[in-house]
Amino acid sequence: MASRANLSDIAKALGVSVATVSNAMSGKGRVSKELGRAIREKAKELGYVPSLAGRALSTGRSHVLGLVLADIGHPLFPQFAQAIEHAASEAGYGVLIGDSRGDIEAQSRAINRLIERGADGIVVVPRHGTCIADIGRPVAVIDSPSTPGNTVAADHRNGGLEMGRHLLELGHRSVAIIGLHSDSNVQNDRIAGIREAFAGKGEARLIWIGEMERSHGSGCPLGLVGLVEEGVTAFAAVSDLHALRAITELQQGGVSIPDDVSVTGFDDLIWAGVIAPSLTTMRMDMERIAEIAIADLISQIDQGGARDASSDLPALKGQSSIPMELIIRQSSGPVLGRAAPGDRTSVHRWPASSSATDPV
Amino acid sequence: MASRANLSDIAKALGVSVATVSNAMSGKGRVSKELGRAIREKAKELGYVPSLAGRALSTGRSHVLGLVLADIGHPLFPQFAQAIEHAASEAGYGVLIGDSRGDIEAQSRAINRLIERGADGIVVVPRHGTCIADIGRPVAVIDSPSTPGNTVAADHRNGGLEMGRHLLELGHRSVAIIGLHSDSNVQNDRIAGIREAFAGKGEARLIWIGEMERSHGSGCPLGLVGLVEEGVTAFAAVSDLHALRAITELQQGGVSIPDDVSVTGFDDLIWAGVIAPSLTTMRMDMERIAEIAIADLISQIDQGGARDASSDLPALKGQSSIPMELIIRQSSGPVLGRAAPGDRTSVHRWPASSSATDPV
DNA sequence: AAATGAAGGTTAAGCGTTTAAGCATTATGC
DNA sequence: GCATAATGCTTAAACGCTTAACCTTCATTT
Repeated sequence: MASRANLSDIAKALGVSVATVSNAMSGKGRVSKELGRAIREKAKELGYVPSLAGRALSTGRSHVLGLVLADIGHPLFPQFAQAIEHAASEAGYGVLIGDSRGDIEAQSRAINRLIERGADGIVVVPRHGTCIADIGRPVAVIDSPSTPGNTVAADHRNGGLEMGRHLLELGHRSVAIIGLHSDSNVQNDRIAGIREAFAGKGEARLIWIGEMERSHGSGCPLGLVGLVEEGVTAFAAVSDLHALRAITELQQGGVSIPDDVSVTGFDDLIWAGVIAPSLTTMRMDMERIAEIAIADLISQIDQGGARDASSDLPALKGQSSIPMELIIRQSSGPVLGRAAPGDRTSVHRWPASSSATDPV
Repeated sequence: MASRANLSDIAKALGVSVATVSNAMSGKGRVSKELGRAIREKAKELGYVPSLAGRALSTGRSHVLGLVLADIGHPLFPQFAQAIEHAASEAGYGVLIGDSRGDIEAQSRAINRLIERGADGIVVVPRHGTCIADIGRPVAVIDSPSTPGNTVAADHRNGGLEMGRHLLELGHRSVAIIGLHSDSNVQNDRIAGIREAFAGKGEARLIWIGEMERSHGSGCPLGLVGLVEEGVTAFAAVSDLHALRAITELQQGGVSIPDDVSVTGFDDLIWAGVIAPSLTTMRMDMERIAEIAIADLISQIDQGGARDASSDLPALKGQSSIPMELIIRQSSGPVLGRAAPGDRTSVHRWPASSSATDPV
C-alpha cells in the first residue's frame, strides 16, 4: 500500500536535504562516509527504489533501449532477445520490443514508436536488404559484416568457410547449398564462405527455396532426392530451418542420413539437437554479439546522444565480426560410397545437448 | 538537433498557457473548438511528441507493460511476443521484456526488475507449476485454464479432445501420447483431452520424454519404432517440438508417415508447414489471447492499481478459454492396415501455408 | 593572523506533464 | 435585472529526481 518511498522520505527521516540523499545514493557529490552509509541504510530500510520516471525526466535518459527485429516471428528471435535483454540488463538498461512485422515500412514505424517512447537507443536486426535511415538517435545494427553501417555480427562468411571445410574433410566433393533468397546479406555471406571452401576442390551448386516456391507453391518439395541421384552427397543449408526441411524430405524419400548424404544447417535452433539424426550446424555467439552491440550503443549514448556523423568510437564502430562455432552432430558423416553402410566412428561427435550423458 | 518540442513551446508560439495546450491535446479540460484546433495544428507543425517521462512522472503511470516468459528461449515465444506487443501497442502501451531464464527464483526477480522499471502491469507466461506471488501490481497470467489465478489461455483440454477425435475418425485405436514431464498444466490439459477422446474407444498410452532422458541422456531415441511394432498407429505429441522428434526418429527407422503411422503436434510452430510430411497440429489463437490478457491488465490498471483482492472485473477475470484450431496437414492419415499404401484422399487437407497455390 | 582551500552540506531551479483551483466573461433562469 | 451557471482560460502546485551554485565550518598554507 505505502506507495514507494522516495528521496524526500529518506531525507525527512534523517533530517537532511534531498540533494544530499541523491548524492549519497549516486556517489557523485560530496557526502561524508558516515552520512552516506546512514542514508543507504535508511534507503534499504524504507525499501527505496528510485523512480525511473523522475530520473528520466531530470536527466533526459530513459535507460531503456529498443529492440527491433525484422521479423519477430523468426525462430532465432528468442536467442536474440534473451541475449540482448541480458546484456542490457547487466548495463542497467531495460529493453522495449518493437515488431516490424516483416515489412520495411513497418520497420521504420516501429523504430519511431520506440523513440517516441523515449528509448535512448535502438538495436536493429534489419529486414534483409534494408538500410536503416539515420534517425536522430544511437543505433546498433546487427546484420552481417558486409552490410554497410553494420555494428557487430557473426562472421557468417567464415562460418560458411568452416562448414565447407568440414564437408570437404568428410570427403564430400559435390554439395548443394540451400538458401531462401538472394537479398539477405547474412545468407549471401554464408554461401560465399561455403563456395570459397569448395573452390577448386569440388562442386557447389545453389538452390533458392524462394524461387522454387514462387513457381511450385510454398511448402513444395525441393526435389532433393533427384539431386542425390545426380551425385550430390551433401546439403549445406544456410539455416537450420531449411536443413530441417531437407532432412525430412530426404528421409521421406528413403535417403538415409548421414549414410547416404550429409545435411548441415546454421544457427543451432532449439530443436537441432533432438531430431534424428541430430543436426550438424554452425552457432553464433549471441552473448558476445549482444554484449558488443549494447556496449557500442551505450557508448554512443554516453558520448552525447545524437551526433550526426559517427566520430571516434575506437575499436567499437567498424565491423566487429564474431567467430561462429561448428557443432558437429549426427547429420554429417563421411562419404561412404553409396552402398556399404559400414561404421563411421572416426569423426568426433557432440552429444545432442551439453548435459547429455549418453550421446545416443 | 532541435530537441523535441514540448508543451510550453506550443504555448509560447500561440500565446496561451501550457495548461490549455495540455487540455487541448488530451481533450479533457474546457477549450474552445477553435483554439483546440489551432493548438493541435501548431503541435503537428512543431512535430510535438509528448514526453512519456513527464507524463509518467505526473500521472504515476508509465504506459509500459512487462512481459515475463518462463523461458524466453521457447520456440513459441516469438508468437507470444508478437501478439502481446501488437495488442499492447494498439492500447497505447509499450512492452518491456524480462527473461526468467527458466528458473523460478529468477522469474520473481525478473518481475521485480520490470516493476522497478515502472511497468504498470505484467503479463506472465509462467514456468510450469509456478504460482505467481502477489506483487502489488496488476498481473495477467497466461498458462492454462486449470491453473489457479490464470487470466486467459487457450482451451488446451478441448484442443486435446479435438485432436483425439481427429485421430479416432481416421481409424486409429491405439495412440501414444508424447509429453515432456508431468508438471506442466498446459501439457496435462492437452493429454487429458486426448485421453478423454480415446476413453472407451481405444488405447492411449503415455510417454514422458523427460523420464527417458533422465535415464538415457538428453536427445536419446524414444524407441518409437518398437511401439509401432506393438501396434501403435498414431503418435500425438503435446508440442510440435516433440512431434518433430517423433517424425524424424520414425522416418529414420524406416517408418513411413502417414502411411504407416500418423503423428500430430501442438502449437503450429514456424516450421510445421514446411517439413515433409507437413505436420498436423493444433494452433492457439495468440492474437485473441494477447488481446484479452492486455485488456484485462489495462482494466485492472485503470480500476486503481494495486487492489489486494481482485474485485469486480465482470467477464474478464475468471478463466477465459480460447478455442484452439485444428490444422490438418500431411502427417496424419487414415489407418491403412499396414501393407497397402493405397490412396488416401478422403481427408480434407490444408495447404502447407496459407499462401500456397499448390498443396504439394 | 589572514588568506586559501577543501569538506560537507543546503538551496533552488529545472526536466515536461497533469490537474485542481481560481478568475473573468458570457449565457441562462425566473 | 439579479443570482446562478456554464464557458474559456490562467495560475500554481505537484510528480521524483539531478545538478549547479552557494554557504558554512574547519584545516592548511604563507
